[in-house]
Amino acid sequence: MAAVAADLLAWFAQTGRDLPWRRSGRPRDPYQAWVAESMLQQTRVETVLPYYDRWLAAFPDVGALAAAPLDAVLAQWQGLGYYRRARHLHAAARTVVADGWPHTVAGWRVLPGVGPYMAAALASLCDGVEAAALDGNALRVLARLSGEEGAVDLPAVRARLAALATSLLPSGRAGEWNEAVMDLGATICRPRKPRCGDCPVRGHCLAAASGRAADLPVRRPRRPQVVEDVAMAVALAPDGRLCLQRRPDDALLGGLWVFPDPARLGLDPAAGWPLLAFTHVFTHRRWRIDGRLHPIAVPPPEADDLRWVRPDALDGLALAAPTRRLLAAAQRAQYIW
DNA sequence: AACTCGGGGGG
DNA sequence: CCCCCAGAGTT
Repeated sequence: MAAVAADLLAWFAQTGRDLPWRRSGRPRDPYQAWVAESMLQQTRVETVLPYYDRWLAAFPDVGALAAAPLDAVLAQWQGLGYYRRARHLHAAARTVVADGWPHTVAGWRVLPGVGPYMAAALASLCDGVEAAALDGNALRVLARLSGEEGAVDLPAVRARLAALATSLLPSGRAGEWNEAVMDLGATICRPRKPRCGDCPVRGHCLAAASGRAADLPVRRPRRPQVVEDVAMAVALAPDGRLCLQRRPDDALLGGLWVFPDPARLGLDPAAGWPLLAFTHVFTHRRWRIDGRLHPIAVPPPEADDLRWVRPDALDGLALAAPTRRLLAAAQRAQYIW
């Protein structure tokens, strides 16, 4: 089985992707690697690229991140989703400033937002620790290699694949191996239409041998989404300011700004002018949003979670995606500008 | 083991 | 419409 690692590393040396968070060389700069891994959770590389560059410009090192206010951190993250990741980065930055960078899997694992995958990836990339990082790519590659028929989201199956990954790990080159597996999963061993003909390890792959690569890995079915009706009031004050409400910290879209529920402002939802009705889809939920424009003669007072903001001052706020969509509709209709 | 937590790209 | 993406935390 050592041949698997040799073939994969040889392929990686030639075709490895040139990604910005790889440019700090090896061993990897811990701050840059940590930011990248945080952004990449459940998020495609192409999506992360612009966020990553802006982030490093705004927070060049861990000290700058630790010193920044949370709202500035969330504003940099807006649109990326899973906003807890930004909170965790912010909180962990202050721990790192106090205690220094981790150098082991267990050390990384203590930081908030660092789970099994990130701890292994960061320890191997930054300190050469011999740990196998299992992300979605690795699970798919390993399931196909070994012909694993069990659902990979089951802990027992993951444990089997983790053991396989550990057994394949080439001594002294764990960081390269982890990245090579992920690149293979992203470019060759893709979820759909795997390019087995171009695969450097097809000679070791049970799924390729039986022509079943496209049928693996098996995943458990997802349960249906909950549908909720959400009313959003684009409340417009006489001076042109808009009313925004901050979502509770521990809630869905926690800490982001949305157009408020009409009831929060004492408005009759039906009284507004229809602006835009659309569906915003989350992983496990779907909001049927009815956005209406409400001209307000006497604006209700501001509160901790309620602000009246000039349209040109919205840039510094972390706006949820549905907020941006309604804002764009209001601008198109020339209600605001 | 099941649920929660975003948003977008691509078949 | 569907799937899945360089997962982690909570219950």
